[in-house]
This record gives sequence, C-alpha cells and structure tokens, in this order.
Amino acid sequence: MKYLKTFDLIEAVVRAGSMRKAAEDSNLTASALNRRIQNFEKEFGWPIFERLPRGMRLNPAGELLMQHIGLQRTDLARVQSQVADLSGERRGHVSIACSQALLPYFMPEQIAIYRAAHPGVTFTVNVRDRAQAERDLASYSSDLALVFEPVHLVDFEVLHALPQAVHAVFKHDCPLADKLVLRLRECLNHKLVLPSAAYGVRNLLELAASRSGRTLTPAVETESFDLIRHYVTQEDGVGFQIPIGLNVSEQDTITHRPISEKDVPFGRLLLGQMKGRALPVASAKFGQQLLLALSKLSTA
Amino acid sequence: MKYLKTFDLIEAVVRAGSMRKAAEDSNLTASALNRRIQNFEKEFGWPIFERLPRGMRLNPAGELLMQHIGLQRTDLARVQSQVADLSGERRGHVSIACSQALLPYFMPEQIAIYRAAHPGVTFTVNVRDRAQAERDLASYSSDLALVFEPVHLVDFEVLHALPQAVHAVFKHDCPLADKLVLRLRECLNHKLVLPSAAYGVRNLLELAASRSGRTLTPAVETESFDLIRHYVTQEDGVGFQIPIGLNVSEQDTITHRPISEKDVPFGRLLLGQMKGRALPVASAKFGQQLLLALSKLSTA
DNA sequence: TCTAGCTGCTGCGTTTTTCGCAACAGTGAT
DNA sequence: ATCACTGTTGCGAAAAACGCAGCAGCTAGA
Repeated sequence: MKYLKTFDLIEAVVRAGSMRKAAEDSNLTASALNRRIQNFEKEFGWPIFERLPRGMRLNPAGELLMQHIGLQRTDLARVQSQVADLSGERRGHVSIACSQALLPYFMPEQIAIYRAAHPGVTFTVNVRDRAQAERDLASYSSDLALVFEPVHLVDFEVLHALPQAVHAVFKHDCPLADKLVLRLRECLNHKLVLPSAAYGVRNLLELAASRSGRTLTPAVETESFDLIRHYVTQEDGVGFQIPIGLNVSEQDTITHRPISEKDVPFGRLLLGQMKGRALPVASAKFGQQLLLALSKLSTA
Repeated sequence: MKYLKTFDLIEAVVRAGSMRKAAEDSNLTASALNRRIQNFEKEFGWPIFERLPRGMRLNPAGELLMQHIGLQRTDLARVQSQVADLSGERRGHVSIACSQALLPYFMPEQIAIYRAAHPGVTFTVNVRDRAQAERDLASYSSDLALVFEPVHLVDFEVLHALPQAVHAVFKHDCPLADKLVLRLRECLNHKLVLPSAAYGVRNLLELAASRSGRTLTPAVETESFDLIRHYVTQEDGVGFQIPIGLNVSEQDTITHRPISEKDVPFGRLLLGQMKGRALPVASAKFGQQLLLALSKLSTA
C-alpha cells in the first residue's frame, strides 16, 4: 500500500535509530526521508521524534502514534482477508503466541489440519511466556494467544479455558508409575527438574510447596520443556509439565501421572485474543478450530 | 492529513453516487479522481465499486473497506487527542448520540460544565432513537451514547445504567396531581399524548397495557417530547416521559408524578460506547463526567 | 585541543507523479 | 435520432517527491 509508505519509513527510523541508516535500509537518501518525516510531523501537529546528537528516538507522542500505525496495519490486513474470503479464496496469515507446552504435539497438529483445508494460509508461531504473550496481543504482533495461567488478563479476551492438572514426568520404570494419581510429597523426594520461574507450572508448584511448608530445590532448572522431558531419562528425576505437552508415543521411555488436585490446583490453559479486536478471517477461523479442539480435550 | 486524501475521495464518491459529482465536490476533475480510485483498487487488490450505467455504488468489498476507513479516522483522532492531552492542552471533539429526553436540561447543563473547564473542546449532539444510537456507535459517527432502553445491545458497552420510572405529565390543576404515585389505570382514563412506537417509553407503556388487557388509544401521537409536554397544557391530557427530561421550573404550568412500578416497570437510561473501542481523551473524560452525574441522580 | 566521524537539516536541479483538458464509448430517456 | 449522463483514456502542464552536495552541531578519540 503506497499511502502507508510514510508509516513504513517512520518505523524504519524507529528501528534504525537514525535517519541516515533508515534511509539506506529504505533505499532512499537522507534528505528525502528527512523531508517526509518533517512534513508528517507538521501535518500531524506535533513532533514524534526527539532529535539527539546520536540519532532519533520516539517521544511520547510518537509512541502513541506507533500504536495507531500497528492497529491501522492489522485492521487493513483484516479487511483484505475478509475481502479475499468473500471472493471465495481463503488466504491470509495467522500469528499466534503460545506456551512452550503446545509446541511438540498440539500446535503442529492443529496447523497441519488447518493448512490441509486452506493451503493459502500461512502461520507465524511465537513462543512466549505468559506475560509476553499478553504484550504480543496488545501490540498486535500476535492475533491469538494460547497460554498457561496468564498473569495480568487486562485486554485479554478469553475464548476458551481448559483446566489442566500438573503432571509429573519420569522414566517408565520409576516406582512412581505404580499409582494412577500422585501426591506432591511423593514427588519431592526425588531429584527435581523444574521449569524456571516465569512459567505457570513452576508458579503452581511453588504455591503448593510453600502451603505445605516445604521449599523446592531443583536439581536442574531450565526454560526448555524439551530438556525437562529428556533429562529425566538420564538421571532418575521427576519433571513437571501439563498433559497437553505430553504424548503416549513416548511411553516406552518416559511416563507421566497427574498430581492430586488436593496438593496442586488445576491451572488453566487459556485461548484468547485482544479484547474487542476484530480478527482477520483466517485467524478467526483458526481460533474457532482451536476452540473446538480444546473443547474435545476437556470432555475426553 | 494528506495521506488520507484517497479515503476522503472514496467517501465523496460514495456520498455523491457518481464520480463526476464527487469530483466537483472535491474540487477535482473527473479524470484525476477516476485515476486515483483505479489506482487504489489496483493496490487494494479488488474493485471496491460496481460501475452502473447511472453511477457508482460500493460493492461488498467496498463496504468492508468503509468500516476500515471509519475506524482508521477515529483512531487517528484518538491519538491526536491523547497527544494534545499530554501536551497540556485539552482539545478535541466529543460526539454523543442521545435520546430526546436528555435535550432540554441534562445535556446542555453537562456540556456547559465540561466546556467551562475545557473551552477547547467542541461537541456534536446527535438526536437518535435507541436503535439509531447503536448504529451510530458501530459506524464511529458517535463516541458515546446515552439512550433509554436500547434494543440490540450488541457491541454496546454499558458504562452506567440509571433506572428511570415512567412519569405521567399533566397540568398542575389536574386531579391526578393529588397523589404522589399513580396507577396506570388512573391515567388511561384521560386523553393520552404518547410518543411514537420507536421510543422506549411507548414500548414500556404498550407492554404494561397489554398485560392488563387494555390497549392504548392516543389522542395525539408524536415524535417530539417537547410537543408532549406542551400539548397537555392545551387540552387536559396526560403525557408520559422519564423524569430526567422534566424539570421543577415548569411546575407553575405542568406537573408530573411517577407511575407505580407495579404497573409499568422501570426503564434503564444507559450510557455506553462501542465495545472495546479506545475513545479520544475528550470523549473519555466527558463520559466519566456523565457517569458521575448519573450516579448522583441515582443516589438522590 | 584538534580532527574524524557521526548526526539532522536545506538549497537547487532533476525525476516522478499527479492533474486538467479534451475526446471517446456506452447507456437510457425524450 | 438526439440529448444528457455515465466512466474511461491520451497527452501536455503543473506539482510533488527525490538525489546531490554542502551546511552546522555534537561527540569520541588521538
């Protein structure tokens, strides 16, 4: 869109931090870029950059304008997506921010299902912890979010909530495998492999432990859920995850059991979007598919 | 804003119904306008007008685009309003759709209060019935709505709800004035001056009448609340309104009494905005003022 | 302290885009 | 058939955007 070029240039300046660099990135001379920005500021009524000896930085007015630009872009994408949809062809792009637990099985399967029906739709999957995911929605850099136990919940419109028990993960020959439901104290006697503090599972465990007067002393602490699953096969440890990130096909090496709700409360896996925002067709439809899939999981 | 000129031209064509007329209105030649629209359609990817032998009309894609244009405009206004606000000066514009009952006393007073504090803020007051008011919000042609008993309530975010009893209005020497609270059947024996069917008061009365097996046969039916108030002084009739549109200063000529809630249920005067929309600063602040004023009324 | 290197900014000639004029093809009512 | 009206297009002129070169201001490093 040509009429959006000024906005592109403004963003280029923000990214580059100086006009001359931004001009190079945009295949323009600094003078032309300078004039465009100055003209825009004149029209807009206020300067949007503060001029520093080492370059340019957005001022508060500019920050507000960037929000507008983001909204404007995504809304145009939504319109074009809807138009494409009523023209018969389903095109578009879906960007979703989701927790790490969804990466191994759930999201690949869901995306494959959707793309089988609509090959013209492309996807961006952003791995975000629960706080970052909400910021993603607010800045329009993700259309949907599927996260475990989000933090703030302002501007987060919940489309579906799936309760998930925290599961303990261990080698299949671990004595813990004998029972169908575990108590927390049974697990704490083993070597602990825990996700780091930003994650919802860790949060739930910390709460539960402190309530029973104990502290968690992990042998291994990591941001990678993958590492948790694999480490317990090395050393006889116990990891913790939510079942949507676990699968039966691994049962030959590792297995998992839920921890009693009496010890660790259920967390909620939330599917949501920016409150009040009209999503592009592709994202809205994919959101509906996710909603259906999550509903099936909760009844199963 | 120059970069919005193409959108202005598109709107001009929609309004005029043909390019040549729109070109005149926009101080342009038809050829220049024609090219701009064609170029835009090319960039946009789809035609937005259908060409008829007698002019041009929006196609479905164009209708979607118009939504985007409306949103885009109002969001820019919001940003500029916010920027003006953080620059210290409170400028901006407030557009509000409201029921007729608010016109004589409530809105003038509230607007005067606000403008006394912020002389830079201008107002547009659109008189809309309860259905039109919601369409106004959805099309971004009004920021706020203050209406009695709205109909659909989709996309209508309620900021405050003020219960209002239906009041009977009559000359001060009417025998009805003897009691403090009236029953509906007492009023129906007089000549009725009723608002037309689009209004909430009429709706509540019709429901109440049919429930008691009676029908309303108005002597005068009108869209003007003003006329209702004044007609009852001519012929000894009974009109119906909500108290927020009535005032003590008229007590020398006409007076009013509430109708018992047993007969006619309370209606709700709703202050609201488009769901999920971020309002310009001036509109948001004025909405807060209205909210406060309505709260005082409900406790008084 | 001086210089090299970076910044944003501006006058001027050139290129690109847009515009106005006139003419053309198609439709519908008189 | 004529007339009025529509949208559309070729072409020269006006306007806007651009590139080049050079300006002043600041800072880090020799």
